[in-house]
Amino acid sequence: MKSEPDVYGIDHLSAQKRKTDHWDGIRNYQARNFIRDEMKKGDLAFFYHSNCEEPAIVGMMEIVQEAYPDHTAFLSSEKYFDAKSDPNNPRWYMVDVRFKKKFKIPVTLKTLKQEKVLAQMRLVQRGNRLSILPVTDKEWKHILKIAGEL
DNA sequence: GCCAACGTTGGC
DNA sequence: GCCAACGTTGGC
Repeated sequence: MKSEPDVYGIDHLSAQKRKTDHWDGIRNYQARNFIRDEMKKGDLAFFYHSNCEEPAIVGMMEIVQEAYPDHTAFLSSEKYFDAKSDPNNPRWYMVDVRFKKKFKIPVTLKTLKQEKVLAQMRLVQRGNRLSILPVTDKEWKHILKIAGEL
């Protein structure tokens, strides 16, 4: 799951009450489908810092609440307001995540790209802008190993 | 339903 | 700050 550290980084999440927050602002259908259809309570996810000096996977978190309507889409005062999302037929969803761990050594995009095992990851593929991406078990373990967490 | 124009993302 | 790669929009 990607986020810009200047806007909302992993330290923001860990500073939340109970280290938990909702992951709002997803306004892309593919990303929404992952959120809504694939994420289950208890699943783990990587926290990725994007659009910054050193893009990297910086830690991990847990899905603690499965998809429910993203209410920020309903409020015209919100940055991610979407007039086409009707409260009676919501278009956008979010999950709640709880901070689990911040890696001592972030796994940089540069490193990820050098790993043959990870070449198939959508995250490392050129021009990928999706903010929610699947990770296979194999990739997950490999990344944890690089992070020195396994 | 095509596709040009436009806006956004995000690495560099 | 640049720009390639996408996704979305809207005229036709």
